[in-house]
Amino acid sequence: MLTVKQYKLLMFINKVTKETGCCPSFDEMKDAIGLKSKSGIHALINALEEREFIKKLPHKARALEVLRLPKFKPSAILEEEKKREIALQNSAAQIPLYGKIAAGTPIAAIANETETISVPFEMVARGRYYALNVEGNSMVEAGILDGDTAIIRRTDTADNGAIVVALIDNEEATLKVLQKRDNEIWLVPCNKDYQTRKVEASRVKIQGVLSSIIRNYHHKA
Amino acid sequence: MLTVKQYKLLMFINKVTKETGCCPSFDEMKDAIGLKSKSGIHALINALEEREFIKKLPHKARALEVLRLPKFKPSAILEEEKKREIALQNSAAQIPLYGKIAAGTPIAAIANETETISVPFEMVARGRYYALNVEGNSMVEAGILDGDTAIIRRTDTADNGAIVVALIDNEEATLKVLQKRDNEIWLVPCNKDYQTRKVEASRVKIQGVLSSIIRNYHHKA
DNA sequence: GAAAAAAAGAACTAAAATAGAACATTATTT
DNA sequence: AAATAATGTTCTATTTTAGTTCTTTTTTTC
Repeated sequence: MLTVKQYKLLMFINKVTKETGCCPSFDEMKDAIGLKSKSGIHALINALEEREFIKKLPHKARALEVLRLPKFKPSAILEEEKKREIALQNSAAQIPLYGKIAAGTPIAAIANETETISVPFEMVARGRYYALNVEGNSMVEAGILDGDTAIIRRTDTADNGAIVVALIDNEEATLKVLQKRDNEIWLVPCNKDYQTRKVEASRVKIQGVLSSIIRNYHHKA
Repeated sequence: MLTVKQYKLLMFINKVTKETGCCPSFDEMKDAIGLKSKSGIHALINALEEREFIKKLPHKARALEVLRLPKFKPSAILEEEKKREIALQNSAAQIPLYGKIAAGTPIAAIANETETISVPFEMVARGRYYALNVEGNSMVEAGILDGDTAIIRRTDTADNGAIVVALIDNEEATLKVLQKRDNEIWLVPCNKDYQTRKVEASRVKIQGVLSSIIRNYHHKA
């Protein structure tokens, strides 16, 4: 296939010969594609001949023949593709829903993807996300209710005070406020009826931080 | 069978050459399929040539020829396309964001549309919706916090117990639990520090019922 | 956690584009 | 036939663009 200059020259030659019935001279060509010397044209012509787009009679003036042109796709297809791109920008991101999380219910170590849910793209700007359905009331005082959907950004580090998905002993996952204390990690609920869980740091893996909460109210309207 | 990257690159080369008549450079290719270095393109081109999907004119720049296209797409591409289809179908809805609502702040009677936000389609199945940013703490015990975004389904009727946007005297709008009592309407906050507002029924217009809550946590991660 | 694959990065080599001038060939004019 | 004009060819040199190769880093995968 051709370089941009080769393509431009080929199209120019084709246009002139079609319109006037005779081939442009090297000087006309160099003016047409904006060169200051004909030697460049010579090189381009050679390249086009090598690729069998034109044939030339050597040492004859204005004796070029266009053999073929590169094939084109109808531009309508382009338009279609552009529309789809735009539609995609407005579309929701799909993120996996890994099931439920509660105070003490194991989730399967963030593995077997089941459903997906769609969320607005703004919510999941960068990073990898997953969703969990919140079960139980251990975080009600942070405004996280039973049945809410938590959008979690996957990470294994978090700052103190962040609400995290913590996996204890590779067994039970829980959504709590993180407090790092020396060699312990405190998992603080937001409900005075629940107790802070204090665990040796090595037993805890952070599986993500809470990024968003989505709650749906169901009316019989 | 081709790998995902090989397939994407082949399709890109094919698309560009068909559309422009010119062959893309390695740099353009690396941008197109999302690599940061052209050395990867080199490997892919070699793989494609080895499999006889493209031909390379030796010692030439921008001189690739697509010989054929694969009959089958890599399964990962198929899955991606499927997801795109789903994403397109589930594409996010745009709903207007009318500003803030709080205990006692008038909103301009649901009129002048300013911004829009996108929400997953599932949330706005049928009906007309708009969004409000919640300000204040009058509903914290219902898990609705200052700064949350409330998705409201527009309606002028609601059942007892629903959380509604109520407009009092055409002046102040507020988000509260609805309780109809004979000739009075009670607007019940969910915060023991706030008092129930009891208003003559004729002075209250319902402007919608709470459909969803969206909350974003902002981390500096 | 080790091995393998993919990707990134940098240094290097090659090709394309450009320019200018000299030169060769063919056609045209005298 | 000689002179002249028009056109195409070759050469050198320089800059820009493109392609290759190698090492290191990151990501996957088992």
